[in-house]
Amino acid sequence: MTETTSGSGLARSYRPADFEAAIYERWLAADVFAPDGRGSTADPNAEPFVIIQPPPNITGSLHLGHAQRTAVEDLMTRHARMLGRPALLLPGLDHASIAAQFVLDGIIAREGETRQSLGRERYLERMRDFVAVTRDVMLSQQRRVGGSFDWSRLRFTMDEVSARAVREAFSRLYRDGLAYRTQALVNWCPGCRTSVSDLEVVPTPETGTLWTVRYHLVDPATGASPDRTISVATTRPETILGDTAVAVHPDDGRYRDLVGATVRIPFVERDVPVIADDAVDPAFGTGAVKVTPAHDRDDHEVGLRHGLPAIGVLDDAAAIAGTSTRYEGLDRYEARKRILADLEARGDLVASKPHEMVVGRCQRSGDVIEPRLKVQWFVRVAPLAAAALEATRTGRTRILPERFEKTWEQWLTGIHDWNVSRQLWWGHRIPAWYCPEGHITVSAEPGGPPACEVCGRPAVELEQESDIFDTWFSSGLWPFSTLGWPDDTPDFRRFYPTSVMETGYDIIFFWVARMMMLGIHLTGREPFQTVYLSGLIRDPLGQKMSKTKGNVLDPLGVIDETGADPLRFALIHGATPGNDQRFGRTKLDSARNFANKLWNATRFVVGARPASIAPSAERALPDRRHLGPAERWLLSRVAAVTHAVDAALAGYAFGEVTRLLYEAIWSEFCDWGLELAKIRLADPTAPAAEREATWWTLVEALDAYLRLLHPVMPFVTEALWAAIPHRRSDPELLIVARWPGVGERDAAAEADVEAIVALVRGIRNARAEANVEPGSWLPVDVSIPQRLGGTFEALRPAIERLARARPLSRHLTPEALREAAPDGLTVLAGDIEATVGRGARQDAGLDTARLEKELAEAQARLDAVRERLSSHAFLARAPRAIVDGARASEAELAASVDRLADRLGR
RNA sequence: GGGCGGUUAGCUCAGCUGGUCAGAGCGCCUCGCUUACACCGAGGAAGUCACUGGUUCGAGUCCAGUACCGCCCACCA
Repeated sequence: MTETTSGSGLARSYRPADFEAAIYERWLAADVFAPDGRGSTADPNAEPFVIIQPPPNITGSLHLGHAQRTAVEDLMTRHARMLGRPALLLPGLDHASIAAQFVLDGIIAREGETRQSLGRERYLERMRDFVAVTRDVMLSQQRRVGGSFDWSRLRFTMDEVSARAVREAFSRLYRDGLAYRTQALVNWCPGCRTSVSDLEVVPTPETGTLWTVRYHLVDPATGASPDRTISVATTRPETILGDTAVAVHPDDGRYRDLVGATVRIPFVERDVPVIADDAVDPAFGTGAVKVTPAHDRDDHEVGLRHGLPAIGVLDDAAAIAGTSTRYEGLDRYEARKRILADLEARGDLVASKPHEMVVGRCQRSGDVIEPRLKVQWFVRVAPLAAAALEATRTGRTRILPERFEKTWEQWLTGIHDWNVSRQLWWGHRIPAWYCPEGHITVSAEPGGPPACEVCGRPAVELEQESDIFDTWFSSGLWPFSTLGWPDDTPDFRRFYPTSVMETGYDIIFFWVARMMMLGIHLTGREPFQTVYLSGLIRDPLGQKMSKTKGNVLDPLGVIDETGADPLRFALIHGATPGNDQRFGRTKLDSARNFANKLWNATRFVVGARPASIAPSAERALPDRRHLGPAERWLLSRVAAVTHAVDAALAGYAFGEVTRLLYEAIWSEFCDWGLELAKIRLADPTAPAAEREATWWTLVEALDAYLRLLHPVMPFVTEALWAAIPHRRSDPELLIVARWPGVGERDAAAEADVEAIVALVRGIRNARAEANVEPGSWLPVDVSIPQRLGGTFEALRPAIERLARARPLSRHLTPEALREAAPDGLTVLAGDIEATVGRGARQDAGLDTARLEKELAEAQARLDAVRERLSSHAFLARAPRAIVDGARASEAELAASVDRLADRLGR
């Protein structure tokens, strides 16, 4: 039999590309992803565990953030599945209305086309083609990451099920008085040619200019100019054309006599009043402000208070329109220049100075957002927000990490109504119909209403709203629309409300809040029990990854090169809930090395099977009567780690899970478990029953670790698990195997073996520090306390091998030890004492230096403990256990100090 | 203007409800191709836990303040 296979079928090293795809196929073939799949081993009566994944935007390809999402969600799902719960991870895609149009606009622009040149129908045609391609790309990417999605329940926010939910949801909101149509100031993006919600406006600090412009007063009766002026400060001279008042503060003495006077707006030659309003800050600028209700939020408020007309002067492209001036058709910034020049020419431009200000820009296109008056649909959110707040305040929905509850509170408390109209094409058309009389009919019927519900005019005379919904409107229905709502489907009944909502904290308002608000109102229940917010992935320098910066790591490239498991491990390992993480090559390398380590450890275990056990042997428990200390230690450690992993999972501390397993597998199982077992397995003098027990112990431990690690690294654990013997009760595949139970701890075995490990380490350390020839064997004399005698003898062959100690002589007391071995390197490990290299030559000076250092350390610690113990307050107030612990360590340290001092001849 | 994070070894970060927590990975130094693994093994160096006060028998760990860094929210022309 060759080295490559050693009967296990495992390649010599970890090569994920060889098996990941095949394993995913096996899972699919076994139908284990669906909670009710053929291969499911779930207890149908157990409480289902449901995660609705944030559906990725169907705009291209996955980034690392998506991979992280999937890794975390899949981890939770797989854990629940192994606990025997029906587990559902529901896959989906979001049509991403504005984002998708932005991408497609870019594509057709390269062909010399525009949205307008194609027209609505042809544009949507192009979109459907585009999306058909990206859809397949994205779904295959999801598979590559290893997500155990129930593909039979795949949903798309533009599919019929979702469309129906959107219509139904909107009609209900309308019927309940929570959706209304009105003229209001909306955020207009001239680049995207649509309105956007407040959340999509990014405040951007910029240095602008504050101009002071002089307006002339007129006598309203005669129209004559009384030769008086009032100067206003503005950053937006082009909006002068839409001014309908000049406002001052009511208490401002400078202007008191002007309130009620009339001012002539230049260029449009409109006569408007000077009004007094508290909103004006007398200290800013000139203390007088021009009022443009149609293009400014504050001005709009002022306008409403004073009954001012609102005159819009910009069209959809943000060019001047409807002013009957010579600026008609000019872009807003071109118009600004001209107007400034003209003001200058008239002598009415009084001053200008640089001004730090905040400009709202479109999150998508970066264009400066223009407030404009539009008739659009809004959702009244105050009552919905109140219910959402109630849900988190009462704890019916829990937000993790908890600190985000404060953010949540704050946002939902001051929330404005939600503008859901978009003047885009790709999305759900708002199901509202208008009749010639101007009546509105909202209908959930796919074909629209049969007639106007107000005046009864027939359907043919009705016209449907051409606007579509904000993409987040359909996303907001996701947790229940995916399960068949508004129908009372079996899925909806069984899986709603869902268990956990996992997503990045960056869309807590966009998405989580909307799902919560809409979910509570429409279904009467909170859509999920727990909101788990992940942090964002950044590049190694802490910058956001973006294509333009060129610092993106493509998850597929990583998977091709390194494997999906290391990617998942690295993403989870470095993450703390809600905190961003820097991500780069080194983390992946470390995870890949770990996978390789696990691979080889398994290869070793499989290949080390004693000949007395048949290759096809069914899994046996290690025979307790033949367990040595190393075996008892290992089993106890497995129990401890299992317990710790359970606790970490319960606390959503997924990074901790990976740390625990990395440490347990690498530093305990491999470094000591396997090393100790090797010796016993290879010992021809050991009875077969003992060797068998040792091997079964390794299998037992490995099996547990593979199970515990499976939710994090599903592919490699599945592959390796197939190579080890299974119990009769085990299923074919690890993915549906049972989560390990917590075994019994054996504190004595742990302590004893760890004492021996410390001894071996001490000997290695002494040898290395004294520059002993690495391969050489040196005699070692040991004095060991009575209680460790049995363990010492049982592990004697291992100690010899691992410490290169030969002969290894045991003495009953330190005195006897010193008598037998008066010279040599000194090792102190707890209360074990050893002398290395009796009679051999080594560098005594180096040994002395090492002991001096150890002595100094021990002495410092001893001093610290004594200091504490000398405090009456400490003795009086500290808990008993702490005091006892301090006393014990004082005794230990004192003994160490004595022995070290003694060895150093003091 | 509010709110929230961060500041722990050279780098990236863990440290839950205060007492063996001063840790890990990478990097660095010295050795080693020992029969699972050089994607490895053995050994080692390295931190006044940002600063200042306070609470406490005891504080990276709690409180207050300060300084930087980052994020979110917010209608000042």
